[in-house]
Amino acid sequence: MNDHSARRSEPTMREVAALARVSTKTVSRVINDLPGVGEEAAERVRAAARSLGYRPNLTASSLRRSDRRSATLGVLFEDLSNPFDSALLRAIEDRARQNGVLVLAGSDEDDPTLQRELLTSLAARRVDGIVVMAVGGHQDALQQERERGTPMVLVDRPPTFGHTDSVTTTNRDSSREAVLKLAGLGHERIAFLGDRQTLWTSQERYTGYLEGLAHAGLKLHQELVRKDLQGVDVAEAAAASLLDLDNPPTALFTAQNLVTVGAMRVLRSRGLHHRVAVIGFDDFPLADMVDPAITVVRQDVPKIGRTAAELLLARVDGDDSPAVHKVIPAVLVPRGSGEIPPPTP
Amino acid sequence: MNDHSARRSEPTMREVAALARVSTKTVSRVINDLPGVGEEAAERVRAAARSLGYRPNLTASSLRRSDRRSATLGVLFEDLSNPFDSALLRAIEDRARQNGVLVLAGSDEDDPTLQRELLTSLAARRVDGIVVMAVGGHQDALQQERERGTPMVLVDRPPTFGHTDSVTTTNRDSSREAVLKLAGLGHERIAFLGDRQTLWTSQERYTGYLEGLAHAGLKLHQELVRKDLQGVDVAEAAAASLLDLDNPPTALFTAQNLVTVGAMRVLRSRGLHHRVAVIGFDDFPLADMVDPAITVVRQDVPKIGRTAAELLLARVDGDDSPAVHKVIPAVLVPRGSGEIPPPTP
DNA sequence: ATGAAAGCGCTAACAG
DNA sequence: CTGTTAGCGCTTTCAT
Repeated sequence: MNDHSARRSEPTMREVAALARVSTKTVSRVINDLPGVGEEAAERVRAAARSLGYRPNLTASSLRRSDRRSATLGVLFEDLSNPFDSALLRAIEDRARQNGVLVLAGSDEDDPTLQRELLTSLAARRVDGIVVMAVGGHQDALQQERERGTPMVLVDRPPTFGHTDSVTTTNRDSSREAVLKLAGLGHERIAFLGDRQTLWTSQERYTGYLEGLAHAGLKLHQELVRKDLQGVDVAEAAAASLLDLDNPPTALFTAQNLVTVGAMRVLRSRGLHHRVAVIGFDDFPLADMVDPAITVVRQDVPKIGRTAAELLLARVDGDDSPAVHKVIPAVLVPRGSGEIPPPTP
Repeated sequence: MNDHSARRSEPTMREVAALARVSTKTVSRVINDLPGVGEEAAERVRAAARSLGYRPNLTASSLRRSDRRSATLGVLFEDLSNPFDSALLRAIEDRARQNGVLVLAGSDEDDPTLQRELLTSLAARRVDGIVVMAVGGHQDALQQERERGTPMVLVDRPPTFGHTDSVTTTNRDSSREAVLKLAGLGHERIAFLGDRQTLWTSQERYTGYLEGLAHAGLKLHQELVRKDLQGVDVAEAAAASLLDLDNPPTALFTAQNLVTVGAMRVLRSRGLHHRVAVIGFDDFPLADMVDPAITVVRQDVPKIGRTAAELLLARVDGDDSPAVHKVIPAVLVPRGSGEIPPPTP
């Protein structure tokens, strides 16, 4: 009664060929729209394929085919449920699909071991190339994979090894711009709250913060710097400790989206959300609906994804020009929280 | 100079076998941890594999292997960049990985044509099974795929055809609960704002709304019902038109996350966000940070994803017990917006 | 315009 | 314990 759920075996090219009374090669020609088949034969093949419900087996085809393509790209990100990562995945997927390419996706949690395992899994499936967000720290696994010849594009963070494309954003410049904006409003005590310092983006954003202070002629106050804030809760605690200082900051530069959320939470709970300025790096849904709406540095995620996919597809197609490192500009989006002036003494 | 970027061909089992002076079958045994290989030979094979950098080709192996498994699942959702979809993908991915299974993911935009195309693409790659969010309207393509024997689990929306598992949430019951809560506060004019009515979830949530009104002894006011709200902007316009009524609603039940965002936007812009109650279906990041924090019905997304993955993996493993339709409870999360009482006349 | 033979990398089914 | 043969479904190569 439940035959419905049994895995029926797919019809093969041979069966189609038999039904159409031609050779498998002729079927192959028809299926792949290759020339050299008479109209009558072609029609018989199409009819046979239709009646059997034949569907080509890309797996078998790619095994035999000379280019060995699987028409599949690997995507290896930190966390596919993070809005930044998922928006990026979507952009890559869309661009890849235009070329008939699908995406095999995985989350590595920024864990080198997991990243290595997933890399192996992708390689076992012979993906044509990989878009990857390198884990913080060493990139040995990626480099090894790359040296085997696997086409690879790094996103969000550049490679620490050679001959590999990357697509990143203006982390440093945009951070400097954010800090300069706060300084321009008169803020002199601007705190930095950043993610794990093993991440290149965090380092860049911190450097941008330092440059911003320097350009504004402001002194760096070490007690206003909090790094390695991983997750909302940790960020929250750090923000709280900053506000507890005898001479607390009047503005915060929060260098990652979860950090921004943590900081806003504390400000709200203390009723300071209209008194302390905040600019966050990375936009996120609803940032404009919070009270006050959050001023952020927004990356052009669709463009980053599209660019990465296009680069990779070109490499897969044999483009072996020197590696490029594309930088997609981010923009400062003023919404309110970043426009709060310092208190007048 | 740039040999680094050339696609080198992977070493094969044959090459390993030659180097280790054994047959390919022996290599196969070692690679797959099968018994029947002497320790000396096994060690020679391992050494040869290591020195050549051999990595098994799952594609070739699955072609020959009797179970035909690709150790890959297809995931076909509406939009992988939507927080609900991406959280679900992540949950499925995590569970699948425990079984060494990877995920081939695609977005179909709720478009039947795209869904059909992606289904074909997944089939061409011979995925072991598919987790899919059915498009609104007919499910012909899914049914056909299912009838070919492809293991399939529907998430978020149940199948309109037989012999197919699904995992959904308590759309109707939780909607009724939300409306009853608003009624319990004294609201009598409760509006419904819903997504496309072709979607099963929208219909269920609307039915729950009706049940809530009925149970509370409230009359249905057709002018307070707005359906087919697709996207934030459309929802915003609908909410505005509701507030423009001579006798506007005092509470809103927004039946989808983007609709909730649109409604909140309008309320804020009119300064009514502390005067009109709102309960939304579907939680989203920062819903607790908005002013007022938004009361929502929250689905247990990780559990939905895990359940779907486990069901599918079991089916792939040959479980052919009758189809099940799991319903994962959602909970009402009170945060403020849903606790606003009606104005006292 | 068509097909036969060989073989992609691997494993099933047998021998030894 | 180990190897040989065949063949998964398809495309290549080279005939005809």
